[in-house]
Amino acid sequence: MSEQSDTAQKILSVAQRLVQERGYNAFSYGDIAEELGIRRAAIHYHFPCKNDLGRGLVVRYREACRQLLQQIDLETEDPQDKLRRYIQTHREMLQDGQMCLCGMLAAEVTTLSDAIAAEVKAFFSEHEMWVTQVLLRGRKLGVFDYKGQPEATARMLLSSLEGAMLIARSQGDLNQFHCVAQELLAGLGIKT
Amino acid sequence: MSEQSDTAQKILSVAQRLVQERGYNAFSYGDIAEELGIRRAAIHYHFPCKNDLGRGLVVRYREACRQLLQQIDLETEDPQDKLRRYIQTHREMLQDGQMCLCGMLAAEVTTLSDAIAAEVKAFFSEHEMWVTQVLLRGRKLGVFDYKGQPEATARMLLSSLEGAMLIARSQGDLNQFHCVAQELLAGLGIKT
DNA sequence: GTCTATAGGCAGATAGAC
DNA sequence: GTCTATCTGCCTATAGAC
Repeated sequence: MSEQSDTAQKILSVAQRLVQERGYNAFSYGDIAEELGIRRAAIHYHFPCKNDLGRGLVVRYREACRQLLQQIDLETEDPQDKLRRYIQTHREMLQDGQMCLCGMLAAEVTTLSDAIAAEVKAFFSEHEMWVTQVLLRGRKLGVFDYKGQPEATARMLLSSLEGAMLIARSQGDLNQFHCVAQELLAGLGIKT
Repeated sequence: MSEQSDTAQKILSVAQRLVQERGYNAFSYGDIAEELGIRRAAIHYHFPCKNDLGRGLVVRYREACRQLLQQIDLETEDPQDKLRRYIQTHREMLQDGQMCLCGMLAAEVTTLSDAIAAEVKAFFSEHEMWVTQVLLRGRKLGVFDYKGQPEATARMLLSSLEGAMLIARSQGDLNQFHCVAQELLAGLGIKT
């Protein structure tokens, strides 16, 4: 799926980084054009309007995340390791000075087209489901210790990660994210 | 402090709501002017440039939060109640379709002036300190049950609230915030 | 597919009359 | 303090040549 030209992919890559750094309402076709050494009109050929580009961004991001989660599931059976790897991907974004793409878009959601907003919504549902499964299996295996519904804990975990990225970046202190991550794992009864 | 004209206060109020709804990069002097029935130039009289307005926004917000926290401290001694009231203010924002002002600005932090970014940073430090004190006192009184440093738990709590607002709003599901809030309180050993 | 050229709009900001 | 008028610049988007 998503068989797009090389140029289209380059455009998406630059746009994604810009959104994760600055936000959807703070990047322009001009920014992308300058970075790729092409004209703005060339971008309009691949993505007629900004909504198209924005939607393409989230669609590709969701697909990449799906592959990432699948990769994690293939590489380890241990729920603790799965969670650690999931957290690690967030830490790496933050190290690059970036927010999660959908965390950023969620902040700007009232200014986005319905199509983009729907993609963002689906992103969080997907991730909540994956984390919920990890938590369920972890409790069954006895490696996690938490009370209540796993959906609620998963939701709290996702919220905390998004919020921790937001705050840590604004504080210019990557360690604050690490601190929250440790707290989350500790709350699941994992000795770190 | 901050003895500003009535018009300046009205401008700040409208601007604050717009930022909490849409974000700093998605509102304009034109939006405010239209809503107040004045001209854009009148706004420039009170706030010469957008950076001035943005900074005034966070300064006033921080001050309002300080008064809110003080109010909470005056009205109840119980750490559980303090926390519940703190969470309640976030829920009310969300019900109005708004993010926390500084949560929103944190997302856009790379596009803000240094002065505004510094105010946002200070906001989170302040709140972390207050929550830390509440947690400390709660543990001493035996009403909270958590492990590790209270600073870390406070940080996790703030992150989770900001993230939960972000996600719940994008999902159009206020209940998701409630769900995370309950999870947080439960994690502190509070029976809800 | 990419270019030049341009349309049309809106942004932030300033000057000067009232 | 607020207004009209205006400047300058950037934005998204389109038409048409190559």
